[in-house]
Amino acid sequence: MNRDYADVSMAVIRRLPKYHRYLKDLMEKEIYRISSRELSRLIGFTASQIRQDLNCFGGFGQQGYGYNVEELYNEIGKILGLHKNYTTVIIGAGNLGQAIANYPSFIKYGFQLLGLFDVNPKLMGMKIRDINIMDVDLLEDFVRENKIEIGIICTPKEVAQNIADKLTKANINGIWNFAPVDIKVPNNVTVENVHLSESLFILSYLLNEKEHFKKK
Amino acid sequence: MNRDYADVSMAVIRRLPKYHRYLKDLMEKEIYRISSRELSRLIGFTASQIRQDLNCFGGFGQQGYGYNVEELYNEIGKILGLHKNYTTVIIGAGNLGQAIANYPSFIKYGFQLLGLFDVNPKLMGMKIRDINIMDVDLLEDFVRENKIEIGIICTPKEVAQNIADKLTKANINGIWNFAPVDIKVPNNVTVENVHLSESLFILSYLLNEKEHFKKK
DNA sequence: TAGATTGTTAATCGATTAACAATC
DNA sequence: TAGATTGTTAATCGATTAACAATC
Repeated sequence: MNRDYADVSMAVIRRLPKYHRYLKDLMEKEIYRISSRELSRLIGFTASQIRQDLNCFGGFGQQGYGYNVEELYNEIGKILGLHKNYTTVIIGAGNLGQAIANYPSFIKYGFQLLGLFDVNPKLMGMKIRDINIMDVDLLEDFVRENKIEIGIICTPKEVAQNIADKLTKANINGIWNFAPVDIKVPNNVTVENVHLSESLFILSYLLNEKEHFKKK
Repeated sequence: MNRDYADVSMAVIRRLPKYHRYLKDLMEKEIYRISSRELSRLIGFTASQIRQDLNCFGGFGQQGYGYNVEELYNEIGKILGLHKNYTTVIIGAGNLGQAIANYPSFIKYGFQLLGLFDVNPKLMGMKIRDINIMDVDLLEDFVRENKIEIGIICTPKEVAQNIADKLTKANINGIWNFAPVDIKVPNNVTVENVHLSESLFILSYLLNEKEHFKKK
């Protein structure tokens, strides 16, 4: 049993949300126990890897039985910090910002949206999910006063670093960044990037792979 | 020199879009040559890794000189297939679908949107970027008739597999999937997932990591 | 030519898989 | 008890880093 989560590699951690999702599905299907072998068949990881992964965080299984679905789901949820609530703001209230504001699992898992910010005067006063869109000049004070934990950057890439700096100054804990740049922040701020164009380019690569191969 | 791209590991391939992006930045700054050491400092990979990565696809550099920025940018663009155009449709014309439709790098790199589909009658006839929103019942015929290469799924998770099946039947090449499920398709269809909630959960994990550590 | 930097091989590191004793 | 399946160690595989000869 290993409770020093800092030892666990990012490779393992990035698989946790997928376990979480499949366990949720199993719960909805009223399946109460599952072996690493069955889970392997569903999820596509080897049974060995599943047992290794889960054991990084504790002995959740039982020999001869397998894993209790609900218990494992809850444990992984806790490891991911999904039992807590987080205060968030979105900067950039265009299509993407609005999409995030309305994203089901965002709402469902305790990510509480307290403010939306933009530079476009036309958007000021508009409401998304009962949240007023505010001028980005108010961002720093708002984040400080409301002790916002997570800032979500949905702006064009040109201003993303500037927004990140403001968030950092206002003592943000984490940034979820959708702008296609690598923003720089001090060590005490956590950044998670969603680089949509990188994903699209990989798709483009994969579509061409066979042709590259033929050329050989 | 290795031109059998099928040999190149996904780890390398997933780094290519980042090289591409940084080289673009360098071009805009009118920097014409760069060594692996300088690029390393910018991008955060080791110089050794950069040289290894690039050498999977050919000897783009020159001893004693480094890499020609523009040439390397163009070569990586070609490897990623960004010199081509792709025909696409978006299924699900909500916030996310609209955000993708208007996403700058989507438009910029030759991903041509030909159709938008939804089930919501209120959206029918609406236009996004001059594209009519159509009923999803028309999807299969439209994809077949217009030889659509890429289908972009921006629907709720419940219908994503059904949409993927329709796309597959209509001879789609690739699917860019934003629904939080792992869709199943035959081998000849390429799927690239963007699982937003997984990314959010990782951020949540990282925000809590220090606390886990303290408990030890 | 001398200096710089690549391309490439070899060494190291880390992650995945296999195997099996422990145990429910 | 017998069968099943975990937890965990050891073996394998793959990816990253280091080193340096080749060469511009």
